Amino acid sequence: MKNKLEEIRKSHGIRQEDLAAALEVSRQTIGSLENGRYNPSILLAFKIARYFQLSIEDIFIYEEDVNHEQ
Amino acid sequence: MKNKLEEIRKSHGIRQEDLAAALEVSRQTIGSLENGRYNPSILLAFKIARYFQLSIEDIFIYEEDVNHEQ
DNA sequence: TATTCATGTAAAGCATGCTTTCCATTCAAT
DNA sequence: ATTGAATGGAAAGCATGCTTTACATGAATA
Repeated sequence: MKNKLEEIRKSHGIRQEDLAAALEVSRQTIGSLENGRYNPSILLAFKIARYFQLSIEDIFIYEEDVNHEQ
Repeated sequence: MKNKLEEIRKSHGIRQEDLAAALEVSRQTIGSLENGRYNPSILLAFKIARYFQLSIEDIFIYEEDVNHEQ
C-alpha cells in the first residue's frame, strides 16, 4: 500500500511531530508511515483522514495483490 | 469502530465462508469482524470494500474517541 | 430423531502496528 | 564552526490482527 501522507502533511505546513501529537501517536509512527515501513491500523487511517478532512482512499492507495498465490 | 459487514454480506446473499475464501482470509476472521471482536487491518478493509464495490467509509464507521485521555 | 449447514466462539501461535528510547543526518541560522 | 530544528531509522517490548484447530449451537430437513 502506498500513501500520500508526506505530501498532504507538507501541503498543510505541519511537522511530523505536531501531526503525531494531533493524532495522539508517536512521531516515529508518522515517519514510518510516510516512509512505508508499515501500514496504519484502520483506526489510525480514519484519524488521519478525518484530520485532513479527506477519505481514507484519498490518502492510502491500495494496490490489488495480483500475485496472491506466492 | 462499528461496521455493516454482516448486513452488506447478507444483502449480497453470500455466506461467511465464501466471502472469506474470496478475500483470502479465514471464516473466523469474517465472523470476528461481524461480531466486533476486532477491527480489520487496513489491507483487509480495502479488500472488503473493493469486493463489494463500496468505500471503506461505507462499511466501517469510525466513532471519534471523545474520551481519549483515559 | 439424526444429519447437515451456517454461524459462534475459544485457545495458542505467529505477524504486524505502535511505543519508548536512542542515535544519526541534514539544513538553516547563528 | 557550532547549534538547533526536523527527519530518518534501529531495537526491544507490548497490543492487536489473523491463522489453524477444535468444539458448540440453532435451524432446516431427510
